Amino acid sequence: MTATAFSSTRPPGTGLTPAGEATLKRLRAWPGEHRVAVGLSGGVDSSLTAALLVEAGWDVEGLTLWLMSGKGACCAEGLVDAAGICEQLAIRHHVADFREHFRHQIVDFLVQGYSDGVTPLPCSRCNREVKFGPMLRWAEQERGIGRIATGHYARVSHGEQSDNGRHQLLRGLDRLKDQSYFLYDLPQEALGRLVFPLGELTKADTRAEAERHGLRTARKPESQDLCLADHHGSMKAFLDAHLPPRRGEIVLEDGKVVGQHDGIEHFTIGQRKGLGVAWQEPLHVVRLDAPMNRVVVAPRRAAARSEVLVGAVNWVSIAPPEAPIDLEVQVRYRSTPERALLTPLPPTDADRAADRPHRVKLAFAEPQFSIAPGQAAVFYAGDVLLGGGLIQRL
RNA sequence: GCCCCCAUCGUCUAGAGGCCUAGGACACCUCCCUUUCACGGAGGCGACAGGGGUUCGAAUCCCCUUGGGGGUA
Repeated sequence: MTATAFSSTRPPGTGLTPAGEATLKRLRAWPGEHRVAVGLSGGVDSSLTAALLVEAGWDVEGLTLWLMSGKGACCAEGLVDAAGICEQLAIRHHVADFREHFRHQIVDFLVQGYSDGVTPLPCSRCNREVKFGPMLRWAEQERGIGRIATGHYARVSHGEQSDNGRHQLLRGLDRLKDQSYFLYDLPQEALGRLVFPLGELTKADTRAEAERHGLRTARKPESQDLCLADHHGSMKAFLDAHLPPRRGEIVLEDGKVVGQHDGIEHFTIGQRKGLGVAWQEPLHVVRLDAPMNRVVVAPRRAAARSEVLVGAVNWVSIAPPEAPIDLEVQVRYRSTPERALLTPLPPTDADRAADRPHRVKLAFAEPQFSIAPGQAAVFYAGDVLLGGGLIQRL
């Protein structure tokens, strides 16, 4: 149920926040054209993004992607709120039907990946292949707008401001909300056209600013789960709708059968819940054996890995390195950054053919738990997102 | 079909008369966290096989029934 928060009674303390003021100042001083399409999902973050841009005097149009049939956060409900926000802000609102594109790029990708026993990361792919690819082109071709703003908690340091001429991607100032992890795969061309007004706000700032603007989405709950809303946001329900159940064995590393599962697609490396195996100590998934349709489990300490191969690497804030470099790596969204030595590897023929020629090896200072093929390994130096890629099969 | 052993939460078990309104681990459920999947955090559900005794008092002792393991006519 959507919390329709028309604030008839303004709560106290809803004046301009310092962070909001700084953001407005930054937006007003933005170099170049102040014309932008705002990607509106129907949540608070994108709503406020549009509101701040309007307040800063930009020429703003709202753009909502129609991704899935059905109702839910990314579908009907989102469209209604997005339209409502545009009406409130007195800006044009467009809805682009991307359902088929989304199905090819994300739905099929997810189903295939899970079926193969990897743990695909839909969000970074969606950002590259849907939101900041085709959406950007749509805005340009249909509306003649060359810039996109979204409600991501991340910062871009554009080429003219950065120290190496590249568009650099920085973590959101609110480390707890930072979403840069999902943006690691954006090409320079896209980064150059992005505006992230919320990059210097905390979530609390956003809520307060949304209240100040009286946005109908100000108190809307955080969007939850996956954008596959017609399956109640549940990945399990989504996969069950796309893959037949395939019962198989849950085994220890020595092959001893300790349980049954109903499809390896319901598991990822490091997972503990849902195994249904009672053991002396908690068991975690350490490997998914797709050919044998088996889930291999072991005690937590046995799940650690020190090295990992990463493919399809996208270098963002620095040029592709030619020598090993020391950096921090996040192996999952919201996992803590860990020190690692990155060594560039020569590309395979497949890498070259796919036009993703950067491949690296990571050696962690401390062995890492739950490294899952398909997830992104994202490289950082402090707040600067250096690059990232996809964890390869072990 | 004569004799012996065993029988506690879903699972593995603690328990050897009052500290047990039965403890733990794992599993499971809920909530929190979260634009993936997970991890993690906080709660919660949940058992003395059944029936008789003995004791002031029994999960703990005795007997029978039932249900599982062993030696031998």
